[in-house]
Amino acid sequence: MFALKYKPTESELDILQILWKQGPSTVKNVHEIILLHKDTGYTTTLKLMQIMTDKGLITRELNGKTHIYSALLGEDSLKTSAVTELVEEVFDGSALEMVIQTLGHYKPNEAELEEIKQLIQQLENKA
Amino acid sequence: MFALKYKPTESELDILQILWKQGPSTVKNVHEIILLHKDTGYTTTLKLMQIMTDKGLITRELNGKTHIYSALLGEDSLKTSAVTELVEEVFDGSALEMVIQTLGHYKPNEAELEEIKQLIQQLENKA
DNA sequence: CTTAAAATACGAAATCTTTCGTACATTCAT
DNA sequence: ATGAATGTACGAAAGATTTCGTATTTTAAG
Repeated sequence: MFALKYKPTESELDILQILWKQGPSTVKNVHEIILLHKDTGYTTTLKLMQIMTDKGLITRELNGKTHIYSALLGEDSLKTSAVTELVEEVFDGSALEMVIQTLGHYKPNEAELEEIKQLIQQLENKA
Repeated sequence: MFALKYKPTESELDILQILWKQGPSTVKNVHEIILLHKDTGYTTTLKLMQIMTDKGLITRELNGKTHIYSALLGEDSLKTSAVTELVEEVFDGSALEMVIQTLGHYKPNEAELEEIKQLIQQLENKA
């Protein structure tokens, strides 16, 4: 149900996240941000983005001489399938166990607990 | 804090999960289980387990002529770091957002909601 | 016009993971 | 004792991802 046509690799995910945050961008824009936390060449980023275009993860349009790239894969859809994959592969399909493990470790503060409680109430009402 | 010395690959994770479930096992034991959902050769499993031994993910001892392998990386520690990685890489560090996303999608049933509510109460009491 | 800067394209190297083939040793049943 | 079964070791091929070098095009400035 939530399977992705193409599962992005780690480097591809970096690029998707930049496009989500920045909106449509040139390779140069993206690469400048990548340089903040990774030491890699411009053509590496370019090539990755070309590959991602082939895979259908992103798209591009010509603006003068320059390509403007946009994400095709949506942030929500990736988040959903990333969670699904984690639950399936690591928690043997039990989302509940994963949530409980997470809550146990992260020790949410009061405001966060409140937010979760409200969501649970909503879910209970719908059930 | 929860970073892993060596992050298991997908195939390595399969093997770890088998060792967690079955306890100390021979390559043959592990490979038989792998065959249930994957078509691969015996020596592939053997080689992977040898590599994992080098990496320190598992260990082995000789029992007669046969090696008995055991997991060194614990199930909990892997689950914790897998969640951490998901939260960091995909949810920009917000465990809360991840939990809420998950609860929204998985629509837990009443018993599960109850379990979460109890955990939340415990967390509230401790805070 | 000529040069520098900014882009694109693409082959190929480098790296990592997965897979298998082959060689070799040991055990066990016939 | 010999052949099948069961193990181990390990090099190397196959695949996938990441990286870079180099060639080419286009634009802008001097």
